[in-house]
Amino acid sequence: MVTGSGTPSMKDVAAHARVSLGTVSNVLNRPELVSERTRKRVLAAIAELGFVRNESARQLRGGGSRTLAYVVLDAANPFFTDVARGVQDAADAAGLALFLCNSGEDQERQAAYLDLLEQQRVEGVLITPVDAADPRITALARRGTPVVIVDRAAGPEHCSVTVDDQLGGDLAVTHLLDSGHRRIAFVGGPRSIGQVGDRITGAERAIERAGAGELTVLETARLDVAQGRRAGERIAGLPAAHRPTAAFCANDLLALGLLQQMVRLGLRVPEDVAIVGYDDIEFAEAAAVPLTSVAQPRHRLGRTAAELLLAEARSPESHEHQQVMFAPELVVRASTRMGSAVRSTTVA
Amino acid sequence: MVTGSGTPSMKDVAAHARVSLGTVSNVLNRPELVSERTRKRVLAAIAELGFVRNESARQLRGGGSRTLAYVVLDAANPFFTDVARGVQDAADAAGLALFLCNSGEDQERQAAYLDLLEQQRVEGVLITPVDAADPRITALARRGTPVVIVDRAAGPEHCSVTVDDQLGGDLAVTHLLDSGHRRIAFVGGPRSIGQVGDRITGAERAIERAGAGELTVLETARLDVAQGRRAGERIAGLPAAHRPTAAFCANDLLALGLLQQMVRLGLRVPEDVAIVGYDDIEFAEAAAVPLTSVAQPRHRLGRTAAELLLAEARSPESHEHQQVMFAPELVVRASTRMGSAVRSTTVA
DNA sequence: CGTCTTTGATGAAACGTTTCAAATAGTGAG
DNA sequence: CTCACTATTTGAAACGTTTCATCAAAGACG
Repeated sequence: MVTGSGTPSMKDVAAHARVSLGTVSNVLNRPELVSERTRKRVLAAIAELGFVRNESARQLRGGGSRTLAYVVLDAANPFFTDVARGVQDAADAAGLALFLCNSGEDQERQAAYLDLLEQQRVEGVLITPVDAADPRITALARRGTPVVIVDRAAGPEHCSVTVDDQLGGDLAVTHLLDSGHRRIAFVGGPRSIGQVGDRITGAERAIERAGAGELTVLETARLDVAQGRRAGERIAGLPAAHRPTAAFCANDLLALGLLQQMVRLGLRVPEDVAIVGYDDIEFAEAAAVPLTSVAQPRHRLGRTAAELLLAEARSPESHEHQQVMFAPELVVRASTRMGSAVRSTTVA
Repeated sequence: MVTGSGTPSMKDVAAHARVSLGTVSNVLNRPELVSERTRKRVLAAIAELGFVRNESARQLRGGGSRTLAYVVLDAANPFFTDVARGVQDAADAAGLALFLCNSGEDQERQAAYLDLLEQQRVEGVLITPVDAADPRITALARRGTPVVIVDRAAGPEHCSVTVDDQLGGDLAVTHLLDSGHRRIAFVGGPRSIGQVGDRITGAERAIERAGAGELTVLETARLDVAQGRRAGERIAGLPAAHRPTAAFCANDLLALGLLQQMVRLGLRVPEDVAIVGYDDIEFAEAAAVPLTSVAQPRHRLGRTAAELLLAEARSPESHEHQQVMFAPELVVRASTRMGSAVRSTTVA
């Protein structure tokens, strides 16, 4: 039975319950100060009017926003959604709400989100930036909003959490070398992507350390399934004597495309070509030949990032920025397991 | 050169620029009213102090929030991320920012988000609810926040956008019947999920209309890859004479699991068993045998939902709720393409 | 040189909370 | 019956904007 015109305010509630404004506020914020009788009356009025607290006013007066945001590069990428889950868990534990913002790799949209979030006075911002060196981010932090960089290296003026991509490349190639492979292809690109470069560096490091094997880089234009298929064609087209016996792909999409093309062209995996992917996405295991892949501790990445953020938000003065780097892990499956009972394919 | 202690306010800017508060506001909101000279001075002061507008105060005073939110069931599900992209596009076009909120199928978290969003006075809420019949959602709408239900049917008190699952099931099974299959398995469950039930209904409808074929339902506990593998075992275990020659899976995850198991057990796809999935996820095409699947117009779903929301937000009085239902499309690929005869790729 | 306009700048009143000092009502002791 | 407390309730200030009615200054015009 709403009588007023717009949305009811605390003043309306107060009038309806024949009580002062302050009392309504007390019922909401410190109910133990209010007598049972009036508290009930106020709650009844709230229910009857359908009163909903105006967060803007509340926040304006004093309280923080109890909200944090994760500005993500690509909301459709499972990597980021897993990280987000980690963030969510930490936020839940701290009683904060999490907003996800999708920049979609668009610098402009990212900037718009950062502006909005700062204007909203969120407690803190997690971000996987479009451009790691965006000065706006540093400016945001300097003006007092805690910021943590996720999955990108950051200078000493920020906290950041990353995964060691060189180690990942090293693990993958060491595994292939241990399995007896000597002609190894790296599939991925463009090289200008920091992570691709690091994985190549790690791969080369492994070969150097082993003092055996050679790495051929097949650079791709993107990191998607179609490019993986094309790389597969190129590999299959080589004479068997020169053909790499193993491929290390910069991510699982490439690896799946490559695998698909191998199956199509009648090459067996892993007998003719062994494949290692990167990211250990959900479908790596579901592939026709389950895919060996380098797994990143995504959930942990997100949780740690959020914890760093909360620490900074809690004590901005004493906070010291940290750059945390996690180690990836190799998950071995059939795509590199020689002589396993699993048979490859008989497909039209 | 920040002199004050906390974050600077418009008052600080005004003092710094030796101008009145109102003038600073004018510079920000109606710059054409301010002379070139003072405008520059104010902008300089803003830059020097690092002033950032307090959105709470702005909103409190009058402006709307220029923000809308999509409360999603599972941010890791590509279906929802594609829908979200559609929403994002519509929001961008309207100059609104979009926040993604992940309920993670958790009723409580969903409720918390709804409360928060209402308190923030967002312009509107898009939601794929955990429980389609949650009274909180109706209450939210009744109190004046525009709400659109996404991918779930809604009563006449809400706008909603859905995809016709019965039609989807019909399309899939009609295609299989047309390809000559008579013993068809439906893989999916639990049946209590509305969409699963509808897809079965559609499948049965197709068989009834054709007056040929029979449908066996293999009910699963969940809609994931592992359950697909198990269904695969069951199907492969049947004597060839009784074995279904085709399987229609309630989603692509099941279909991929099934496909993987077929390959493992040496059954050929589609020669021994044809497979149709549902959702047309990114990996359907990347599978060892590219998967025929029922595609939903996800992007369009999101865009339409957002447009309905904006229409309601713009004119709450004259708005009439609409329940929009889109038609899915069958995407035919190798997993049902016998020999090389059939060429079609997309059928309405 | 007054009077009108136009242009720019100002000050104060909201917006809906929270907070806190002060007022009031109860209560048990003396 | 009064006092000293304690338990409740109240009223007003403050938070940072936007808006709007005024005000002041400066030309334009007769």
